[in-house]
Amino acid sequence: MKDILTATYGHLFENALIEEIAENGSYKKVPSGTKLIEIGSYIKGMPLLLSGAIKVLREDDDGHELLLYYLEQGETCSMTMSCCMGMTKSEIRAIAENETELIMIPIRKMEDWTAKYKSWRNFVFESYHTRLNEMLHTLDSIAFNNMDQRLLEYLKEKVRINGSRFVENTHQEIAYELNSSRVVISRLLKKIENKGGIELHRNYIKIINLDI
Amino acid sequence: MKDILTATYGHLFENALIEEIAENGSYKKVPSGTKLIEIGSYIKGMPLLLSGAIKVLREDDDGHELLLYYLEQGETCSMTMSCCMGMTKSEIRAIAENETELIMIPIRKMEDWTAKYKSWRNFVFESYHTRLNEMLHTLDSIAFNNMDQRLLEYLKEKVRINGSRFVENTHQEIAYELNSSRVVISRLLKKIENKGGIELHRNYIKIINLDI
DNA sequence: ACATTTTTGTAACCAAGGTTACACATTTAG
DNA sequence: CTAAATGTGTAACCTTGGTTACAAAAATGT
Repeated sequence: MKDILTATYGHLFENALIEEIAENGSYKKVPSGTKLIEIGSYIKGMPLLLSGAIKVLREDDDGHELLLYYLEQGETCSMTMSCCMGMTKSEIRAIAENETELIMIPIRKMEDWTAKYKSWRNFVFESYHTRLNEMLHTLDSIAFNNMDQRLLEYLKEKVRINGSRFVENTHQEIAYELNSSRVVISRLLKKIENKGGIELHRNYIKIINLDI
Repeated sequence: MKDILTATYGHLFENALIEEIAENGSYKKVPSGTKLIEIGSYIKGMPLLLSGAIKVLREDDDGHELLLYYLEQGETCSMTMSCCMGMTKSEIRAIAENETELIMIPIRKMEDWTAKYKSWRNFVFESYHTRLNEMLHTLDSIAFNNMDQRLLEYLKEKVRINGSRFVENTHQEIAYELNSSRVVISRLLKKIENKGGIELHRNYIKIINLDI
């Protein structure tokens, strides 16, 4: 486990910390679609991502969903961290976007390390920083863009995250994540197809060129 | 300065830290409307709020504004902190909502204290936590509520923050902060007035009862 | 092979909220 | 005191995106 940790976090953490993580963390490999955190649940540990990606979603009382952002290799979930410290319930849902490897760290170790390792403090601050900025970006997108722009952004992000020009989602799934309705998404996708940006198929979309 | 600091932060910070803050921080009292941080500017220091309130705003490239949240007594600006660490430009604008007293802390001290004082670390984490949750709340509001609900929330928050049943804003100002248009806000305000929730006047709104 | 479920396409309609335009009242400046 | 600027009220209209309804294609189960 030390080797795989060093590969992703070697340039961030000093050796002693890597050792401690390897001792205390538990390695997990989960398939795409695994629900890692549910809204309202208490958090047991904090994930360090080794490979893959995790999507973080928000849901309101009426079950309306909204995709917040993705976590990728070398990142951690600040929301989780934040919940751990306050011992509060999770405000978000986390689902593996594709096959994901991660190391779960028990919360009790975190305070230790924050006092002990400067590199750990920097990592924690850094991830709060990135997360706040991601949230700002999501907020911008909802507040200032209309649905076709949001849809384009969504598709671009999917391509980037999954490293594939084939977005394997139904229109309904996309509608959920953008908090819209299937009919609207189908309509807008068709418009993008007509402009030559994508090719629509059952259960997947082939991306041609989204800069249109 | 130590006394006023102890009044607000005494229950959070140990004495030694209070002393250090008193030594290194500079006290400021700013009138309502003072611009404390501008988008794109670099941050010189981190504010600790003693009294009053600061509103934090986001703006897109076309000048559309959006109110994110308020900072109150005993709080600090995580965005600022976050920017300081990364030495990046500010993503937000901060304006004093009313007369505000604060202590400005030079950034260079922060890393010291993070290593040295557990109470400081807790404070910093705690404020990241609150800020992330505020952001989530703002996002919920935009994504899941429509304008009349957002307007009601806005008015309630104003009453709470300013401790007055008189909201001293023009419809145009409200429209800016909600990223809407004056006509729409006037329309919705009139609807609330007709239901007996408020009384409309030039330059101010008298709040009667917003739970309607 | 046939029935059922899932997914997509499309039309018709609706509601929220943004836009333009203009009237009128109040305040401020000269 | 008069002219200009500012703030509000309201109507008419438009755009975006949400809703309902239905058809048809593709996949799946039995």
